[in-house]
Amino acid sequence: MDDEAANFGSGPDNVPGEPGWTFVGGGNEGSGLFSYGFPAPSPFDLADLAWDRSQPFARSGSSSSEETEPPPEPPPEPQEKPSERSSATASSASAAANKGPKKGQKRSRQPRVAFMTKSEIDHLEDGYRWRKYGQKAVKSSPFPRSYYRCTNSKCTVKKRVERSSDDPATVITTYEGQHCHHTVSFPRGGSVNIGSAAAHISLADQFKMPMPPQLYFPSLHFSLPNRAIVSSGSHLLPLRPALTNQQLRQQQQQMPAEPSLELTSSPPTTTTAAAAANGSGGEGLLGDIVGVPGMRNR
DNA sequence: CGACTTTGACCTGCGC
DNA sequence: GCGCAGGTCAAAGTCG
Repeated sequence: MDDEAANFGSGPDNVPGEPGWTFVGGGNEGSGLFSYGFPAPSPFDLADLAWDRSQPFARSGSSSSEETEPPPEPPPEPQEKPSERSSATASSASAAANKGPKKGQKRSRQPRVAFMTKSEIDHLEDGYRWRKYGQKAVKSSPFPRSYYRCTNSKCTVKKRVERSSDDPATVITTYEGQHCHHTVSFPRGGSVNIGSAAAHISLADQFKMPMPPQLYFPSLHFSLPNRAIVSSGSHLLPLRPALTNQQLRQQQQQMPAEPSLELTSSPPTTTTAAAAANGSGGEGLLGDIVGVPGMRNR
């Protein structure tokens, strides 16, 4: 769908000097694309990135989405992928089975939320613990796509992290599924202030995003460090030399969980969530999740 | 010792 | 029906 109307006032073209979130409506419930525009004078067009990279994904239209940081999505129902890999590890078959029972439906129908974040870090900390279970090179992008799963055995949330082929500085994170645990598992046993999540939620609410209360925008955590930098002005390199997951963890450990809140007020780096529904579909990841109306397919 | 990352192989789905 | 691409699993290796 092209709900261009879904675009929030502040989008990529937000007012200079003022960051803004842009939510591109989601055609599918559960799917949404968020874009956070920073005051960066840069030509950095989130949408551009998203679409650019998506362009190549014309493949099977599989579900593709962009990366994001937010956690979970609010899926309407936990039925989607009950198996998350099938309940069993059966074998690859299971995996595939999980994908899509139906051709028309393609693979998974779970709600997906894609976020685009300008970061040098591939795997942004979102407050949850993720385990990487695979990495694949995609044709459409020179950068490999990483697959993460929530370490919580009961949580079936999956995350795909990929760098925008157009803007290597942009990380596209796609969340699939919803966390079944309120507590955010911090890297080292810490917990995030869910309260702060409320703030995020509100944001989601505004966007009409189906985000559950337990969810919040993860970008916060990793953003802490970045945030400051981001303000610097550069649209793209807000981060430090490059924080690795481990580094992030260390930072988190050292830092209290307050960051979460800040996110709401101040976004970390540039986070773009692409969640809208692109009527055109076909945009690879994004296509499945969201469609960005104003964006051009390139 | 435990947890996580990395790499390769396998399977499914879709397009041609 | 075949081939291509994406997605997932499993095993091994590495690091804290």
